[in-house]
Amino acid sequence: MSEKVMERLCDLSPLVEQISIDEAFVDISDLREDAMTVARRVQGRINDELGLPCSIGIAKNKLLAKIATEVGKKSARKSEPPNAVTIVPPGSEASFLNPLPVDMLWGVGPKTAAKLVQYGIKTIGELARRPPADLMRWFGENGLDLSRHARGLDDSLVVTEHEVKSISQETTFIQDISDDKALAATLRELSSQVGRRLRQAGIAGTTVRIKLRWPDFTTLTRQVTLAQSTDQDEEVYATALSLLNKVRARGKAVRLIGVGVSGLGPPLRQLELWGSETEKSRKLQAVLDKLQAKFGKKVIRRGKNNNHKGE
DNA sequence: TCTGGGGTCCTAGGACCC
DNA sequence: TCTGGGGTCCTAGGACCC
Repeated sequence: MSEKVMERLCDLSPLVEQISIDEAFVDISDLREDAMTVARRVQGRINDELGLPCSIGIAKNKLLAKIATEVGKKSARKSEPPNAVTIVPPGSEASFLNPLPVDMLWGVGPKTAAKLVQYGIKTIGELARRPPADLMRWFGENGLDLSRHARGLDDSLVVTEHEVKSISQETTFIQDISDDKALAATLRELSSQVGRRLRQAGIAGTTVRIKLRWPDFTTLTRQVTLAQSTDQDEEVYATALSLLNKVRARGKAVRLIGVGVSGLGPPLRQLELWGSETEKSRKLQAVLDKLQAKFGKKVIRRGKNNNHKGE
C-alpha cells in the first residue's frame, strides 16, 4: 500500500522524498495549478483508489508543511480518520506557528520540551522571541536550529534519494526468555533476515551490533567492527552470538533482542589466501536465497550442528 | 502515556597516529 | 622519554523521528 501511495505522489512530480512508510514530501513549486486543487486531487485518488485516508500540509518549506499536516490531523473529528488539507498561506507563517506547542517542532522531543518549560517556554512563539544566543547557551549548536525553526525558517531541500546507513531486525518476546538455545535460535533467525535484506539491497556492512533489553527495561547495545564487510547470515550470526555471550550470563532473562549491521557499502569480495571456506559458504547462501525465494522460507534451512564455516 | 520495530544523528571517551 | 596539538576510528548511550 505504501508503494501505491508513493506512486500517486510521483504522478504529481518526480521530486518526492519518502520519509517513512506512510509519509513523504513533494516539491510542487513548479506546478501551475493552485495548491489546494492539487492536494484535493491526490487526496481523492488515495481515498478512492486505495481506500486510505490521508492528510496533507502545504507551505513554503518542509518544516511548515510537516507541521501543517499535523495541525490538520489533530483537527479531525474523533469518529473519523483524519483526512485534512491544511495550507499555510505565504505571509501567515508566524501567526500560524506562534500559538502551537514547542514539541510540534522538528527535533523537540520530551527531553527538550521539558528543558524549555523550565525556561518558561511552552509555545513556538515564545521560543521564536528568545534571543538565539540564549538558545545556543542552553542547547549548543542545536540551539541555533531550534531558533530558526521556531521562526519558520528551513531551507532544506526535497531529496529524492537517501543512502541507507544501517539495517536491523529486533523482536520483543511475549514472555521474557532465559533459555540459551531459544535465544540463540532467535538471534540466528534475525541474523538471516538482516543478511537477506543486505543481499537484496546489494550491500554489505563492517559493523555488527546487538541490542538487548532486560526484563527491567534497561537496554544496551554492543558492537564490533569486522576486518571485512559482510552480507552473510552466518557471519552476522556468529559475530552477534559472540557479542551476546560477552554481555549475558547463561540463563539470564531477556525481553528484547536485536541484530543490526552498519558501515554499509558495496559488497567487495576479497580473495582469501587460505582457500575459500567463506567463498563456499557464500555460494551456499546464494543457493539458499534462490530456493527460498522460489519455494518459501521453510523449504530449506541450515542444519542444527553447524559451525559458522561450512556445512 | 506507553509499546514495538524500525531508523538517524549526536556526544563523549579511549585508542591510536603523525 | 615526555609533551602538545590535531585528526581518525571505534564503542556505547541517548534523543529523536515515524
